[in-house]
Amino acid sequence: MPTRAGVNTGRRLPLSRERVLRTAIRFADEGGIESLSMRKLAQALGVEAMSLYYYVAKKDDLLDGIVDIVAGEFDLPSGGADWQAAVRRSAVSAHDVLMRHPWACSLMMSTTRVSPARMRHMESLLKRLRDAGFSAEMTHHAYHALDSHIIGSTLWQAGYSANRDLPDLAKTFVRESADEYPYLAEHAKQHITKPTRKVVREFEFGLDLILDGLEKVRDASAGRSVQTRRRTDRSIRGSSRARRPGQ
Amino acid sequence: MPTRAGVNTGRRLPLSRERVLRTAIRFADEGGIESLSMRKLAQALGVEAMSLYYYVAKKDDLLDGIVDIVAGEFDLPSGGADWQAAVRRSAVSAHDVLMRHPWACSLMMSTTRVSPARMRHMESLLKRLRDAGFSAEMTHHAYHALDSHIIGSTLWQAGYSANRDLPDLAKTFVRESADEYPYLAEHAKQHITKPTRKVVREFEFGLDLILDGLEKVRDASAGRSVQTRRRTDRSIRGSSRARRPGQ
DNA sequence: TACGCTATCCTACGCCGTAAGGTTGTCAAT
DNA sequence: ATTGACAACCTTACGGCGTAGGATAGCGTA
Repeated sequence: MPTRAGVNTGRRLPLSRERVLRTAIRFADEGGIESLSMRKLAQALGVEAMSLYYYVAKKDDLLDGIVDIVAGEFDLPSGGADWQAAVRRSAVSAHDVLMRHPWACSLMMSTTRVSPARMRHMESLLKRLRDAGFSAEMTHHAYHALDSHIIGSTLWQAGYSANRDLPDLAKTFVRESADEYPYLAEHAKQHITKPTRKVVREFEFGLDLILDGLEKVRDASAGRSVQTRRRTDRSIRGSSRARRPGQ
Repeated sequence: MPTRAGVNTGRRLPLSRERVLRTAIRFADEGGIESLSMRKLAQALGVEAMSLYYYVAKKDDLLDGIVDIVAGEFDLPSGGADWQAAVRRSAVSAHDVLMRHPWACSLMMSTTRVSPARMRHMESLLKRLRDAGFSAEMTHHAYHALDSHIIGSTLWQAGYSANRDLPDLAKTFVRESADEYPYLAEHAKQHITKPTRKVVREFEFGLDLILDGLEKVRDASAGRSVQTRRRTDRSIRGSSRARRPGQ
């Protein structure tokens, strides 16, 4: 047999950490994170399992790697006067990215290590809040409120839209259990009638609740936020809400 | 050898689905959900692995079972005039329970099946919101906003308080990376200085943002919510916020 | 010629969930 | 008293998993 080990002889594109991670992401996107095994990933790359360990230290390293790539796709909040719009766009972007890679959400929460890309994202979001006049403590609270919403909401929707046949399942539930759970049936009915587009609005509904709430508590955070109080202060309220079209 | 199979001869308490599930919960609480294997669980029960399959259909069935038990511990929202206080108590209770069983959080999100206890909880929360005067659509939004916050926030805190040595890790981060990530360092510093008690407040901060926001949009949800508009309407605002003591 | 380096493979170990089927004591029906 | 159904537990075995340890092949350089 011609070549079984050693230097690549050009008959197949060479491995690289990049290629390993990209393929892993495609795998996870298509079959769910639980379908991603070192052996199957290697097979998809036309290689034996142990060859991957030249590019990743352990499977956890691989997982950290793909999470980092995903986190790198988050839009960083822009500058400018309207902090709500900037933070909003950043959050929506994160939500969009995570909906494209639903597995990344739970992965981010389960690993102890924080990816570099995620740190950059955190950093710029924190800076954006501070620049908008939030105190250190309020920024801290705001960050966690926003992040919790992104994670929780996306996780929920991702699990929801995971099984394709859930609409049917919900329909039979409404038909059979409306007596026992009338309010749940009403709730389920809304999930049935509204298409995917409305689901996105659901994320933004909660997001706007938080943003508007933050706007209001911001001024309670005066005190020691000395250096960075800008002209972003007055007459912004509602600008992000006004963005919502239709009813 | 005396007894290897067949009816229990009294030398060890007999298995039961209840006992299997309870032991599984203890296992997951102590060693994390990934340390829970059928084999180790069986061993802890003084039994062989396959014996468990008399009480659970598959491992997924066992996981559904323990999630259901946990969800059964959630306080249902009480009745009465103050919907914010009722929903707030219910949310805080869910948060507390999930912090005691951090693995349950991700398990609830990953399984497609919805446990009976969770359905009862959803049902009564939805009813509580409808009774408070929210329209069907607003109730739908409100539910998801609240649930997202509970899940996201708890998941975040659970992962955070999982590794005991994180405070030290954060401290070295602050020392070494404060130049590159000044805002992140400031954020980390808050995590260091505040004890566990403050972490709970973090959950409630976001919760109150959402509750206050909901209160305000509720009236925009008038229209067809005919039958259940109570005397809960006026002069409630702030009652749940006032509950927060100290600064 | 020899050596060291890079990239890949082979083998094997100890885990895992669980399918298939066996064994034992109890109890109701005959 | 015998039989047979049944409940509760066990044994064996299969295929999959992550990965430790070490081999191997081709290349550049000395």
